[in-house]
Amino acid sequence: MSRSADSPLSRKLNRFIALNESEMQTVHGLSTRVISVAADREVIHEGDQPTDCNLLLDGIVCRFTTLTDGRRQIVGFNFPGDIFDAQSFLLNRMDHSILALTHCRIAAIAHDTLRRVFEEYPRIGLAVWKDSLIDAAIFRQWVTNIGRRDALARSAHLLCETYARMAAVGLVTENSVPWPMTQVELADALGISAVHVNRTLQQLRKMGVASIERQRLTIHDWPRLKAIADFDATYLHLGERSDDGAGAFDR
Amino acid sequence: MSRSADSPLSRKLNRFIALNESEMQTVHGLSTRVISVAADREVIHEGDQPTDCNLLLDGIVCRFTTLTDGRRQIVGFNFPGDIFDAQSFLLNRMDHSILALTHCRIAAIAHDTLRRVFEEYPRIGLAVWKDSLIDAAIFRQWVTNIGRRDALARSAHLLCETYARMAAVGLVTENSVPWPMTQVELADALGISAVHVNRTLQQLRKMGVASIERQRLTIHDWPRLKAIADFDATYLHLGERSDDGAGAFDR
DNA sequence: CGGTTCGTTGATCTATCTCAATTAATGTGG
DNA sequence: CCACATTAATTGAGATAGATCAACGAACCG
Repeated sequence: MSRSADSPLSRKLNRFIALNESEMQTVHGLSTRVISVAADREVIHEGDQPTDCNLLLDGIVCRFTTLTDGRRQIVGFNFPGDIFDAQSFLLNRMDHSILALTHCRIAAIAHDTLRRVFEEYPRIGLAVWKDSLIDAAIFRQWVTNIGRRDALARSAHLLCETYARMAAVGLVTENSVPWPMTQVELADALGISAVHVNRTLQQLRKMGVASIERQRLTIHDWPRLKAIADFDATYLHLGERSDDGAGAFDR
Repeated sequence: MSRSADSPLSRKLNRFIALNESEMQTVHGLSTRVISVAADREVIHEGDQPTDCNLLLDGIVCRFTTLTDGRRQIVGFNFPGDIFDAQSFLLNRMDHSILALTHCRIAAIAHDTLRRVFEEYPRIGLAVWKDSLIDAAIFRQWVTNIGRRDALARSAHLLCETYARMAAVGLVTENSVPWPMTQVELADALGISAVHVNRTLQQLRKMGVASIERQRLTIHDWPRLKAIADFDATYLHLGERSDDGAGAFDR
């Protein structure tokens, strides 16, 4: 049970609710069928009708849609502890694809299993629901970011968000985090061209704010980066337990 | 009980699962505390910590965030039957605001009430969860729309989506739907300037595809509009019942 | 160590923005 | 129900952030 406390999912759900012993065991038991996926492989393709949800144990994936003319928009990144296709539990058909950006370890959890677990442990169901609501909050921020910020602020905002989310799952080492995304991928995530991503990142580097090298993002001046990005982490809903007050998890 | 089948929420949930008699009654019972909100009034403000969820019975609202420099991004529109702040059930603090675009009738449902209902009728909980997942799917499309489409396609896409969603709740009359949004609001939703919205709408009008007048949007050539927008309604997950097969609602 | 992918640079082009003014529509008090 | 006030839509002209194209250098990979 000391192990179960350390699984990526239980650590995250523990941020939402204080899991008791048997809930902890149950959550840990979800990571049984583990598969390994190579970098640059598509895990799920738009149109698929999955019978499992996928919990990312290790690695980084991105979610994207492809337009009919072949252009691509990345709509989000996911990190260890994320059930990156939780939606497939209730929505029949995938409306976007999922790509592994690094080598990934993924736990496949059958919808049937989830259903049984949620029935027996409703608080786990609520915690996963809560996670999917945070997912949605992040999409909203992306809309704002892409719709209203110029290239510099927009890029800075993505760096902030990614850094904050990675920090929450313990991926920070001395102000730096893994950064497997290429500039083309950043372009597809930010809605700008790859050339302009390059120039924008150079600008951030020259300003001494943040830099990307050898697959790592290093933050040199967090307050300044936040200011450029107009970043406010509230929407990530990190560290707010719903059972601190009269939350929905109380019975 | 013939009345309950006609409430905006039960009609929507019925699209997801076949509600039985007692579920129908329960859902209908949620619309007890009805409040009336004038057009242009803020229903919820960013930072609020609501104790209720709000079900839109009648009217149209938009959800938006405000940047520190005062600019605004509208992240979504909501129509009758939508619980436009379902997230507040599990997330403590609102990360965006809600504005009534027309006069609205809204049912306030206490989180406590929802919790009890979901406990007693888990299928209702799953149906509401499913609705919030569709919400998220719509946000993802907005990211793609704003990130990768030019002003014409982007505007066309918003018209398509809005028309399709309004159609699903019975707001269509002879190829036209209510359209309370001003061009400034469209600009804030699309991430372009109001002047350019104007020119883009004129273009769609001159092409004989769609036009907006006297607070109504009329579609003149749906196939063409869809083609311009590259619109595919899959992501709206309209009319896919989860209990048609071995879905999550079966016990 | 050669090939492929990724990052970088410069030059040109364009979709969209901004500013500023005008007209049309809508709402309101008398 | 009209006159005025306010808000929304429209138009034109000039400015610009970012796109596109094309080439080159650097890094990584088998």
